[in-house]
This record gives sequence, C-alpha cells and structure tokens, in this order.
Amino acid sequence: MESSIATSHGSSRREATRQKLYEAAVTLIAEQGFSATTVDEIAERAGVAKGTVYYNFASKSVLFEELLRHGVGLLTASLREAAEETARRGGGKVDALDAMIRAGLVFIDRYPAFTQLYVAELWRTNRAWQSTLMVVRQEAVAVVEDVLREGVRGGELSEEIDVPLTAAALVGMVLVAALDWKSFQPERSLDDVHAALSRLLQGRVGGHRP
Amino acid sequence: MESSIATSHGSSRREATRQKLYEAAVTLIAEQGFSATTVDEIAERAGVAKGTVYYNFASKSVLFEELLRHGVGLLTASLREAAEETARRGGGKVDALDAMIRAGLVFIDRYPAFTQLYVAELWRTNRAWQSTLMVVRQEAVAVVEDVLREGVRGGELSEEIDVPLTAAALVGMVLVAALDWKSFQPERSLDDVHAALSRLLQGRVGGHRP
DNA sequence: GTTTTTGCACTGACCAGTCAGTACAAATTC
DNA sequence: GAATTTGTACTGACTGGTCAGTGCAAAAAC
Repeated sequence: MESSIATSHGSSRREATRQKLYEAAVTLIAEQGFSATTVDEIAERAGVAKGTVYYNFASKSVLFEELLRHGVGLLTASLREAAEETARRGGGKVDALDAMIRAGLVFIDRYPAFTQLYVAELWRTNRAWQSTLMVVRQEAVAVVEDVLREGVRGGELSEEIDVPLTAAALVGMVLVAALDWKSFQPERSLDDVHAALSRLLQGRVGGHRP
Repeated sequence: MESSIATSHGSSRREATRQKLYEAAVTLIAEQGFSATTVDEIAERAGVAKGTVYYNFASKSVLFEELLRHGVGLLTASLREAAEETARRGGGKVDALDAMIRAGLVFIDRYPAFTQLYVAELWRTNRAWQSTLMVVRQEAVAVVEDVLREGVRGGELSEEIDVPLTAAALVGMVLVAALDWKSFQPERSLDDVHAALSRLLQGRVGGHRP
C-alpha cells in the first residue's frame, strides 16, 4: 500500500527487514508525528520484534534520520532527471519548471506519507535531525534554483526574479497543493492538479491577458 | 517575545493567565511538536504552576485545540478584511488576491510559531483535534476560493481556472515561502517576499512576455 | 468570602532502550 | 558425512525513567 522509501540494492535479509521498518515508520510517523509514534508500534506494523528495530538501527531517531535522507534523495534525483530530460528534448526553462512540477506531483502521489512528514518537520527547530533536514532540503531546493538562475541568465526569465524566494514559493505551491489534493480531493487526477499548477506558473491566473 | 495568539478582550485575571499559557504553548509546540512538549514545560514557560494549567483547561489537548481555533480565526478575519478593503477601494480581484497575500505574510511575520504548528498538524490524520482543524482550514481557504470565484464570474479571471486547487496552491505558496523566509532568510524584508510572490501571481515569472 | 493561583506530593500508564537467549545456515573439524 | 563452532538475525520479557493528570491545603487576589 505504501511508499518503498528505502535503499534498493542490498539483497541480504537484513536489507529486507530495514525496508519493512522504513515503510512501517513512514506511515505511522506521518499520521501521528515522531514523538507520538512508539517503537513498539513500528515493530508491530513491520511484523518484527522490538529488538529487531534496535538490532538494525541505533535508536528511534537514527531510523528516522535515515528515512529522511533517503526519501529526499529520491525526490532530488527525480527533479534533476525531469530538468535534464527537458533540456535533452530542447525545451526551455519554463518547460523544465513545468516538468519538475509534474515530477514533484508524481513523487508525492507515490509517497504521500513521506511528503507529509517532511513538511511537518522541516521548519522545526531544536530537533536532533534538524541539521540533516536542512542539508537535505537545500539539495532539493537548489535544483529548482539552478533552473531559475539559468533561465534568468539565458534571458528567458525576467531579471527581476528573486531566485531563492521564487524557488521556495514554487516548491511550496506544489507541496501544499498536492497534500491538499491527497487529503481533501483524492478523486481529482494528477493531470488536473498539474494543469492547475501549470496555469499558475505560466501566469494564466492573474496575468495580463495575452 | 512571541505571538499573542489569544482572545483579545476578557479583562479578567483568568483571561490573562490563559493568554500566557497560549503563548507558552504555541512556541514550545511549534519547536518540539505536541507530544514532545510537556505540560510542566508549558507551565514553567508561562511562569505559572502546573495546577493552574488544569484549573484553566480540561486537558493538554483542549488547550491545544483552543489555540488552533483562535489562531486560524485571526488569520481568516485578516484575509477577509484585506479582500474587503480592496473592494472598498474599487480594486479588482487580482488586487484583492495580492492584498490577501500581503495579509498572509503580515500574519506569519507576527505569528511564525503558530503558522509552523498549523502546517505541521494540518494533514495529519487520526488525531484528536483533526476535525477541529479541518473545519477551521476550510474557513480560511474558503476566503480565497470566494475571491477566485467572483473573479471568474466577473470575467476578470479565466474560466479554465480550477478554483479549489488554485486556492490551495496560492495558500501553499504563501505559507511555504513565508516559513522559508523566517527560517532561512530572515534578513529579507516583508516587501521583498511580497514582491516575489506578487510576481508569481501576476504571471511575471513563467508568463508570456507582454 | 469567593475566585484563582500556588506548591508539592503522588499515581499509574506508557515507553525507549537493554539483554540473555533462540534459530539457523554456513564454515570448520574430525 | 557427522559433530562442532561461528556469525548473523531476530526475539520478547524486563527496567528505569518520564509524564499527564489528581488531590489538597494554604496563600493571594479581587
């Protein structure tokens, strides 16, 4: 039913157990939060004894940190891939942004629990994994920033654009719209959501009529 | 130091205590999450005995629920006010949306901890206060949806717009951009952030050059 | 003199992390 | 090829600590 947010290779038995634990943890933590989720629950959902959790991970927070690192890694790879694919096709930077929006939606569609959890934790301070999260966030946002910057440099995007702020806004637009889609209007198709966001990106909401 | 997210009137002594508890709770919960925040911490930060917390609120979650309800109430009022003010001035619907973006930013600037906490809890399922939160979210988003709908009806906005999805995207854009601003680029001014978002709304990022 | 707050001791449920022990397959010895 | 050792993965009862919530007498505020 849910997100296989884990390392792919590693054919050992151990790796399979880790997988199951990741998958159990991601949904439970997304639903209840980190502190409200008990290690016993995670073990039970994974169909494993509690001791096994500690055999595989040093602590509850380490399990969570590795989960975060891997999940964001997947997203970043997927965004970068979308941008490169567009470039290969000879598309412009706006097309690349549009492709990245779609890649983001596909990711969230596949791993909604992970996304929920990421958003919930991202701006928290004073947490053990805060630094991990900041590094990993920067990697993801940087992919969007790069495309914006190239667009400005190549003259395709206006020079008045504030790159970091615009990147954050675009990421936020996709994240929140997608989470709302999954939670409150799950009957809508990915294409619908993509079309709505695309329209906003291309200025066909508040823009001067062409 | 932080957000006076509480009922304004109520001159009684009791109300003042409630205020202090709201303020203490909102920052602590934003930083650590609901479960990781203890009632003792809240009491200590508020400079109040633990018994007082229970004299004023039935339980920890009731305290939190009332916090949520009131905070979103403030935001909703502020958004509605911005839209009406624009209408009074004779501005168009795009102007109203722009004014609402600014109102949202002002709110987040004033109550960053509350906003952080709201975003972290919004898409969680299976929580005691989930229903409270959904009602209250709908009120806030509805304000944006109303303006979009009026804009479409009056011909100022394109009919192809998907109102609920676009509203969610706009709200998300503001929330995430603002939280990023507060957390990662606090040196930027509100006007900078507003300008960046305004540009996106008005299609001067990916839009066809006029 | 009523309402609100304080301070503090207490309870009982809950939970992260530990540890002695089991299962079992593959390697090693005889 | 049977007997023994080794390494790896896993188990679940147990422990020490934490925390929401209670109870209450005395003080303070109004």
